Amino acid sequence: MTSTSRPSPAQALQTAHADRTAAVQADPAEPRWLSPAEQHLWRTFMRMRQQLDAQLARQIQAESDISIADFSVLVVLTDVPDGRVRVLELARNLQWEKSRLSHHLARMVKRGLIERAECTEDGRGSFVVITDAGRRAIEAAAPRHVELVRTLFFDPLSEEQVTQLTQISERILGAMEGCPEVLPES
Amino acid sequence: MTSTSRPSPAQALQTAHADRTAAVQADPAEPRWLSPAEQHLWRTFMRMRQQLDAQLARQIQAESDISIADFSVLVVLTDVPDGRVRVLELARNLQWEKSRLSHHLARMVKRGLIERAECTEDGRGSFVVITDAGRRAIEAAAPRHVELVRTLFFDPLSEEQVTQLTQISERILGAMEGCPEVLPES
DNA sequence: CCGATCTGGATGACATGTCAACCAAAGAGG
DNA sequence: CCTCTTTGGTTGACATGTCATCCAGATCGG
Repeated sequence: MTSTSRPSPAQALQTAHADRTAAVQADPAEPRWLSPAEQHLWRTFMRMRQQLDAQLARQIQAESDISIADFSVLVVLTDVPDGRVRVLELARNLQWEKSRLSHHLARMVKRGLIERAECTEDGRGSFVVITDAGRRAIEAAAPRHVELVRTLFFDPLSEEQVTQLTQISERILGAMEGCPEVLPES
Repeated sequence: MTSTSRPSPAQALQTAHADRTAAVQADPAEPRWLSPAEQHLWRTFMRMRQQLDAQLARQIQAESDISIADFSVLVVLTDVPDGRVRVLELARNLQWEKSRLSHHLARMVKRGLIERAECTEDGRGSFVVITDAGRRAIEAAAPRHVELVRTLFFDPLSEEQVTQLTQISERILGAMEGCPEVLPES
C-alpha cells in the first residue's frame, strides 16, 4: 500500500465528483487509476453504447418477428450469393463463440428462419442456409433498423466526427487484436 | 418499390464491398441506406465495443469471484458513504430495468456480496447494502479491471482523441435522450 | 375517510449467453 | 494402416436478461 491514500474503486472508475488526478506513480503495484476526464469519458461511453444497444434491440424486437441476434445472422446469410455459409465462417464473421452460435442457430431453425445443409467436402462441418421466411423477415426488419441506426448514431455526428470515430474505433480494435490479454480462443 | 434497385439488407448495413453511395433520395418510403464509409464505421464500431465488452467481462470473471455486472453494482455501492442505496436509485444509476436489477440483486444476496435493509420512510422500498465480503471482492477486482480499461481503451488513444470521443459520446447520448423512439419505460 | 391510481419492487416463464465436456471426422507421423 | 492430435460442431447445466404480471404501500380526488 503506498503512502498516498488509495481511492475507492468507485472513485477510480465512476464518480463524477472525484477531483484527484492520476498523479505521478512509480509504484507498479498501484494501478494507474483514471483521471476525472477519463472517468467521465468512460462513464459516458459505456452509457452511450448501452443505450444504443438497448434501443436498437428493443426496436427490432418490437416491430418485427426477429431479434437483433437473428438479424445479424441473417445479414451475413443475405450477404453471400447463395445464402449459404459454413458455421465456422459465420462464427468468425460475427465474432461469436461457437457454442453461442450453435445454440442460436438451433433456435433459428426451430423458428424456420434458416435450415441446415450437410457439407460434402468436410464430413463434420455443416452449412447454414437462409429460408424464404428468413429472407422475408430480414427484408421486413431492415429498413426501420437502418433508419434507427441513422437517427441515433449518424445524424447527431458531423462528418468530421464520423471520420474521428472511425479512426478511434480502428485504433482500439487494433490494440485489442494485438493484445490477447485474455484470449477468447476464437 | 422504387425504380432504383434495392440493396440487400447486408449491403445496406454490413458489406465492405458495396460500392454504391447513399444516393439522392426523395422517396420517404425508402430508408436512407448507409454509405460505404458509414457502413465501415458501423461495422468497426460494433466490433470494437463488442470485443471491448467481451475482454473486460472475461477478464474480471476469470481473475476474480465476481462478474462485471456484480462489479458495476458494487461500484455504485462503494461510491456512497454508507454503502447503502435504494433499489430504484441503483436502477437509475445503472440504467438497468428494474426486473433485471431485482433478479441480479437476489443472486448477489445469495452469494453474500450484498444484503437488503428495509426502508422506513417508504414501506414498499428497500435498501441494498454492501457487505464486507462485497467490499473485499470489489477491492480485489478493481485494480486489474482499471488496468485493462486503460490498456484496451485509453492507451491506444491520443489526448485529442479522448476529447473527440467524449464529445461524440455526449452527442449520441444526448440525441437518444431527446428521441424516445422506443421508450424503455425507465 | 375511501376508492382509484401510481410506484417500488418481486416473481415466474421463458429467451439468451457461457463454460466445460463431449463427439466424430480430418490430418498428421510413423 | 494405425494411433494421436486437431478441428468443426453439439450438448447440458447453469448464469443471466426480458417481458408480463402481480402485489403491497403511497398518493390523490373527492
